[in-house]
Amino acid sequence: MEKVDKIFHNNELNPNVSVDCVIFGFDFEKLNVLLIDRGSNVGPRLALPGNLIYDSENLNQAGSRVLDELTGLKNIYLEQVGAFGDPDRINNKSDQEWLKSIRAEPTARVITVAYFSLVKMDDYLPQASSFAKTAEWVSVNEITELAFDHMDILNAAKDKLKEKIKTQPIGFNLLPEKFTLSQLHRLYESILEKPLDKRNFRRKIQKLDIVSSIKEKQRGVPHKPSQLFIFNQEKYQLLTETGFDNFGF
Amino acid sequence: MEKVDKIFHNNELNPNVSVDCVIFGFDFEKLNVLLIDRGSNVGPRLALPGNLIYDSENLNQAGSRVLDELTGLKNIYLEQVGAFGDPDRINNKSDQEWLKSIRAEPTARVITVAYFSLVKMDDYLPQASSFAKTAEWVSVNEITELAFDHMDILNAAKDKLKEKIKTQPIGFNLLPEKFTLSQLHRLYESILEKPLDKRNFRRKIQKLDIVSSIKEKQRGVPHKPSQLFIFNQEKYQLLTETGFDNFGF
DNA sequence: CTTACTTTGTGTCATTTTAACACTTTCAAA
DNA sequence: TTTGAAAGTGTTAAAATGACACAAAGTAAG
Repeated sequence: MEKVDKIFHNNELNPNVSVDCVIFGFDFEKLNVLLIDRGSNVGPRLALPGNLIYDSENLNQAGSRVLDELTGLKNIYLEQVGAFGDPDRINNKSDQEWLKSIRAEPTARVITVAYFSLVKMDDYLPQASSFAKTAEWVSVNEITELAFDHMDILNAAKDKLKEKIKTQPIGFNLLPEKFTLSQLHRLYESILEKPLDKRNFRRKIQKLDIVSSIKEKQRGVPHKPSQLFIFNQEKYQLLTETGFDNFGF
Repeated sequence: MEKVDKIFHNNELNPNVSVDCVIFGFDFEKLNVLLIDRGSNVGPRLALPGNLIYDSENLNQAGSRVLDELTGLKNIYLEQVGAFGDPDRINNKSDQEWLKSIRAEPTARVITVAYFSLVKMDDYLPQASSFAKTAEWVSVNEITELAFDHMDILNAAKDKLKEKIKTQPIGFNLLPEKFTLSQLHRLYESILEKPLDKRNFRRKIQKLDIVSSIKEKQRGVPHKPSQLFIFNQEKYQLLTETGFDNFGF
């Protein structure tokens, strides 16, 4: 009985539950993911950032915390992908050893709750970081192997993002405040992994009326400068309130 | 080290992780959910069926097991909804007591992984059951209060089902092998919670070509008997292989 | 200063999809 | 035989989609 209260309200790491984050960034060309380099002593070097949860925080808070601890970023778009928990997801000795090296707790059977988040790549430049863990942006298309079951998690996150962006304008979280329609176009193509006709794309976006052009153009580009736009939060609110439920991509 | 292996490969209940199942059934009129009646000693009497997981099973297996233990059903459509884990999801004394009464383990901070499953209601008739736990079908629209955070889970499951049925023909899991188009129509209306034009619905389904009429009609109904159909798995496979990705509801 | 290069930005048309809508048919029960 | 109740069926107007090509606006290089 005493034990119940202690376990229930303490502020310790829960040895059985972790969160892992698939942090997406967009470099105006392709989609990238922020990965941890675990060094050369383990199986696949690269892994998703993650950690055990504290018993005092909820899952979203744990996801935000992992993101914050790695990048220093707060108030980031974050969405749960799901729970992953094969008993053998930590399936080799060196991975178990690595986990023990970064965690206070021994390596029990862990289920992990995966999140994906969308950040502006400029907000986190790995080389400028002084954090102990080394993180790096890797193009999603070049990732073929990750630690543990992180490849499954990445794929699930990609699928979730694909579905989500078809119905909600979350892509703007990956772009700076001011952006061009071409950048938005390339973003959608990167996420959906298929080409979209330029004119049809622009027509659809403009019809939705959720971006507004501003009195400013691209500068210093060696070609016709592009009109800049901003995301129009208010108009999107209006849309959703009238029962709108997808963008039809 | 010894402890690691013991924790990792044992076959005990994991005190920190549970699964809960939203089991949907369709009575040709409306959508129902199978709920546990916890009796009158606790807050809300009704709860989703669920249990702690064993360290030796994966999450899907745990979901299937909970479903099987309650209904005796196997090989049921099951899909993860997500993880729920507010530290205060078990927020009153009587609920803690109740949990302790049905579980060997004390009530630690638990995160739960929610699943939804689709069953043919006829396959589980509560009154005919001899299980100790009493379960009952309750119309989703009449559920206003559930134990713990189960109302949140139910709502998330409903949303997930809505999204899923727009892109995959999972509704057939809720119907008998032979069904009428009107039954399928009412099923879609129940799940999507909006009326669908009868003629447009039938046209869409028939165009998709994933149901086949059989040489048999409804019998004994006091009106024009309906043509019976079966779900055509092969044609659906063909559809998905050619990049098809939604039904457009 | 002219040319070459690169990306932006724009409109039409044919086809498909959607939404709205009402009456006849077929059976059982009274 | 009449009544009631659900099944089954087609058209049309409006909207959305997909396919497609060329002129405009800037920088860079010579």
